[in-house]
Amino acid sequence: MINKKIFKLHADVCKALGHPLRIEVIDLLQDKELCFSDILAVTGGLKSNLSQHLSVMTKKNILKMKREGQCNYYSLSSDKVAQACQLMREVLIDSIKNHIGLIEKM
Amino acid sequence: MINKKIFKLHADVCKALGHPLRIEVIDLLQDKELCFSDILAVTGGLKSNLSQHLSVMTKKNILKMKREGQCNYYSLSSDKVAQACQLMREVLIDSIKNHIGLIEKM
DNA sequence: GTAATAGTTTATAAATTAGTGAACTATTAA
DNA sequence: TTAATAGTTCACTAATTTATAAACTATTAC
Repeated sequence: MINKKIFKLHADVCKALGHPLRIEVIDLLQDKELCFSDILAVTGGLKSNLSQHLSVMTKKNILKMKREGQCNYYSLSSDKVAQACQLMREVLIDSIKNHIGLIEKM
Repeated sequence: MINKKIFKLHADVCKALGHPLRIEVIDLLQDKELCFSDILAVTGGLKSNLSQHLSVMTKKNILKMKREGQCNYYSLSSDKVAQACQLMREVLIDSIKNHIGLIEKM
């Protein structure tokens, strides 16, 4: 199946959204670009860990990176990423609302 | 950090998109609802495997399920899922275009 | 009631992903 | 040219996810 390959590629891009730290980075980069150490200052944790997560997202075209002097600046590859992320956040919010609705009927 | 819990929940919903079979199912359910065996007929594979993937997506509010007689009908929980998925597909397509662009410059 | 259909659940093994720390590379400054 | 800064890469372990097959549940038909 030729289509199965597309599904794999598509899933790989989506998979790159599926980690708390990566969501936090996308959130941070909504409206600005930041360099590695600025991101690290906000997210915390080990630099090696952050670096690997940024690398995953950059390879999947979620982020783009620009080297400037000694700093690496990261930004969203396009606004589509922010939009997709926002839609999925709404799916989460709807889910939580449904759960609250169920509890209130008890 | 209170926010970290939100990032985890948000990432968990996104993670539910990150599998080829799950992308294929979302694709299939764009405009219609289908019962389990209809989905299985298209995707192929083991019923137990499909069932587990549908269960993951249903728990994360990506899909909703309706039992009718002996059939279980699945559909997208909302159009937001289809939209987010389409945006991520565009991120993939942009990425492929970039790669093609690079090759053409060689 | 017995069998068939439609699917879910469970257990387990295999594969993938994530976190850690040390080593490494590149740029700038003294 | 030596040191400091900024980050990446690598090796390894731990945790999570996935696929498979068998067992199980619920509904319908005979």
